[in-house]
Amino acid sequence: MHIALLRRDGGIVLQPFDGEPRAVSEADLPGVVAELELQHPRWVWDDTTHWYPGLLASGVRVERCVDLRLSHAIIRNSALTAGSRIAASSLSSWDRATVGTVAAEPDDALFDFDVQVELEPEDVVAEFALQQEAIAGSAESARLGLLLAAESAGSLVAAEMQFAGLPWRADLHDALLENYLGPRAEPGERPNKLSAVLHVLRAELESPNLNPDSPPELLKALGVAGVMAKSTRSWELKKITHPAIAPLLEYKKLARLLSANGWHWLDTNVSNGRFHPEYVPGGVVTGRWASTGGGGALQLPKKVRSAVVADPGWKLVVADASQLEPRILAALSGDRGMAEAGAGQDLYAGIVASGAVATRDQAKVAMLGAMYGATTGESGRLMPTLARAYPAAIALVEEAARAGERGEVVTTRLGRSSPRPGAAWRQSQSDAYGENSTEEHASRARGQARSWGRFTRNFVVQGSAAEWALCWMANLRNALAGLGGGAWLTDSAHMVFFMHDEIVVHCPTDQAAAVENAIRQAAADAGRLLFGQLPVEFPVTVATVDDYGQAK
DNA sequence: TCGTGTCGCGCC
DNA sequence: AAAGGGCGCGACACGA
Repeated sequence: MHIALLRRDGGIVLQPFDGEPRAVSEADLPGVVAELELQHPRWVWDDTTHWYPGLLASGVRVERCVDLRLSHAIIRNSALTAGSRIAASSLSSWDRATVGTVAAEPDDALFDFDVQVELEPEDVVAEFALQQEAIAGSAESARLGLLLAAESAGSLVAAEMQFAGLPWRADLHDALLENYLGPRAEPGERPNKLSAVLHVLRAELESPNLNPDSPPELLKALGVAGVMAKSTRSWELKKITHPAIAPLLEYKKLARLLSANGWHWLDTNVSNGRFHPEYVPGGVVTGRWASTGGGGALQLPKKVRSAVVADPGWKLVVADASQLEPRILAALSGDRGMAEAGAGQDLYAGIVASGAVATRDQAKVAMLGAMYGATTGESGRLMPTLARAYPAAIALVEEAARAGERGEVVTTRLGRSSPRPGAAWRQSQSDAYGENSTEEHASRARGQARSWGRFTRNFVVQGSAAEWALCWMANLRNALAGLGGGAWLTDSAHMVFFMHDEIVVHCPTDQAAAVENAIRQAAADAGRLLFGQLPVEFPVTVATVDDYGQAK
């Protein structure tokens, strides 16, 4: 059963697809939805973020939905639905949040979204019909259908995680900051341990007023002191021997902690013992989630994770998909050798055992290089070796790169396609072949082509890995709901954090073992959903802990 | 004083 | 070990 949920004339309308519309007041909505949930409908709505936070706040969960906006973005852009009416349609309010990535001509004037478009009820119903038509008309309707279901399930997970929040001990975070930086200082002042390091740094550089937070100023001061760095990046500075380098690196580390996850972050992001990150499903072109709102959820530094502590009587179950992207590549390409290398727990160790490279570090560097398109350094040098050992896997990323260099689109396992390069890119490619082309034109065009190729090379792997993670989460969400047996979201095991290939579940201690099993099962099922019976394993490292810092 | 661009760095 | 993909954010620089 599908029920459309939409707003009209300031009111709310429920439109069952096989029944009569029904007007509902704002106040009655949670009760009505809760009652209808007993029939396990799939709610069809414009945007999960418009509906679900309010329902959760009223104590109501839904099992299934269709997020038309997220689905529209995928269908609009996918090579698998290129012949659909949605793909052919002009930009509309359905493209609102994704205009930057889906515009057919990204460099052309952007659609004017200042105009508020009120969605008529039939728009929701009509859009859903167009989407169903696009899926049915695709040569890969099963994969695409799975992708859209997973994307919508992800939107529910995101809303639920934001609602529940990540358990956060502000007192422990404060103690941690004090340990690194010294007691909290007045606004505009540096805490004393940071000042002390700055003092040493200024002395070493004989620059008593240096502000190391300013890269140009710092570069100048380094130059005066005889340090010929060409940037102030830490990894660049590490190669230099000079007495100022150690305090400088220490200063940078501490200053970073203070500005990114210091007391100000704590004040603005943690309340009532919870951090409520704002996830943006589909926020990255590859289909990965993004985060927004200042919390920086997807950049949560390892240093502060010890402040994430389970409630008394509860545990955190932390799960990490091991070497996810190389395993995805092995599965995408059907590379038997790489599948075998990953048949143990550690894919990189398996690569070493196969004799392709000498050390685990080399295996990792080589694989990352293959997926990112490294050309120089050790990573670049290992590429031919890797290509001999795993020809199918390397051929897949090489072909993706060549496609990008030609300006073509590449597509993930389930059907998310890369954006087309912009007008400027295409112009510079055609300039390189024009009559007035210079060697400089040609060289710039080659550079841009290779750059876009590195993007498409990575897109297929990163995007397919994001699809695996979505299926993992969606499977786990169902399993946890089953474990809860009707308990409210935050009274039983529930997801509280997600970071690309890592999930954290907060649960009563006596549920921890069942949660661990559910996580492993959900991962295995995700592998089968994407790749059927291919012999590629997706092991997860699972740890039940009291605080996130203890995990790995 | 504001908005925009760049740098540097945290995460995967 | 090296600087190849994807992000968001804070601080600074700069011009309007």
